[in-house]
Amino acid sequence: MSVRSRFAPAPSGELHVGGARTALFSWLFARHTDGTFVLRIEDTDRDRVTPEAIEGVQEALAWLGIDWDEGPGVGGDYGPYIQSERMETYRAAAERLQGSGRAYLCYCAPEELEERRKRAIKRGQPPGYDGRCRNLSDEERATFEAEGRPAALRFATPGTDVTVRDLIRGEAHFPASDLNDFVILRSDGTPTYLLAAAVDDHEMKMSHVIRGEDLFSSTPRQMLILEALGASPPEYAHLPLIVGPDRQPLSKRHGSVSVEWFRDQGFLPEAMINYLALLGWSLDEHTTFVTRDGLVEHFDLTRVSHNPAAFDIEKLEWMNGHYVREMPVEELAERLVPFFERAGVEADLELLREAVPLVNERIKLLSEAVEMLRFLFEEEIVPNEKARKLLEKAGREYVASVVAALEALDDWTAESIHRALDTAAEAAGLSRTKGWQPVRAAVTGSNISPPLPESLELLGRERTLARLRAAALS
RNA sequence: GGUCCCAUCGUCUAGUGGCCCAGGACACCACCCUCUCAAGGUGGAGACACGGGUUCAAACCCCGUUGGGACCA
Repeated sequence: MSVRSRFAPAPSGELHVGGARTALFSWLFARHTDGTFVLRIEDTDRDRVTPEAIEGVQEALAWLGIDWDEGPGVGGDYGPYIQSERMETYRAAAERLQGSGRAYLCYCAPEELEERRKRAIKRGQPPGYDGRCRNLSDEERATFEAEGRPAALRFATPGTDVTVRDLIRGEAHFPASDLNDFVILRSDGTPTYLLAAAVDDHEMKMSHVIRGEDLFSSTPRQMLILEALGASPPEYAHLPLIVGPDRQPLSKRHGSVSVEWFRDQGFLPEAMINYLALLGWSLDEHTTFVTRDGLVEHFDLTRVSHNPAAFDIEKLEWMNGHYVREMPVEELAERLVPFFERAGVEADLELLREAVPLVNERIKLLSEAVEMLRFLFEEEIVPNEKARKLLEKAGREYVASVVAALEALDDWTAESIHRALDTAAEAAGLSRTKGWQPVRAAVTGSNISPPLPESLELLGRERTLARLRAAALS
């Protein structure tokens, strides 16, 4: 039987990196086994899920290079793949359960439940549902109905222990005493997560359910539902959570955690994939860089860690820098264009291509190239604090001598510029560092820049001299 | 409170009884290279939560403690 695995996000508009990691592992498992990967949108909990929110998740996945064989946008034999469009399926399943006596109507109001729960805790008893409506007499039920009480549908747990077999964690036993009757259909007729997910995993013929560990304890209840429906459960694999530096589950509290944000910062999808794959999984004892194809080839659920993994953005940045350096110049230039555009800097693609070798090993994020190269594309240079100090210290005379040395050049190449700068510095009795820094300041407006002679060559003779002359006058 | 899961350097991890006085990577420190910033090179510091067992031998197996987390609301 071939593998069918899925990713089933609740669309909040953005894809969380934790969700991305879950999606990645499930996707890798499907691709590794030549199986089918399904995307399903779980939106029954939300009051309003906009089409844009669903769109956002799809875009983020696509950007990461995670594609799906069935789901929104591509269809498939078991659709629709958006839960809010499958309400009839859940209602039918609920009716079947009710018809076979595996579910019953519960008229308890939230306040009553809360009250009884508190009392149970006070008496040292478990706080779960006490099963009160399970054995209502016909009269009682008629009374409640006559009162117009809203009713939820509860699953009647069979009172047996449940053993969950997990591909990552092994076996876990859940005693019957902890499995009380839970709601599967709310009084407004919408299904709970437990029902919808269980029904869909069955209807969509999922062979493997790979998801976050936060759903681990809901597994026995989903297995119970499946069993009552006469369906056999899929294989389960629960992934460790991704946590923040404080070891709490990663969330917005930790700053921006959406895939979209990382994309906008200039992280590369290949770096994200590589980093995320290594968060809770390893290929062997030494491999750090793995391509998407390499991951597909080697991915293995048995090598997934059991521990929650802390998200380390510094390591991600380092890895991104690696991929930036590895990228062909041509491609990197093209990928940088949108960042210049967004910053309002008009970057000539030809010039950018020539400048890329100067910055590719100096940036970790694509967005950083803008500040580093802005002096090449903008006419107005506004020197920063440190640049002003450098120029002040060097003095007009020295700057003028540099102008003279550069003016005298026959050819405008990095090598000749290099020599001229040295000559000027030497004549002034300055070290290379001391002699070049004021030039850097005058031309780039900063104390930090790509290599100087090469930068001046790209800037061109006229613009370089103009900036130096301006500095010599001020 | 109950149930379940988890526990190796600050972080991600390798490790499935002897190859481990614990290996790699990020970060950190020092030095080298060097026009700034990077990148790169070399070296360094840094961990088996604790306590009991089992065994000739335990990071690895068992029990307990402690600590984290998830879920039940």
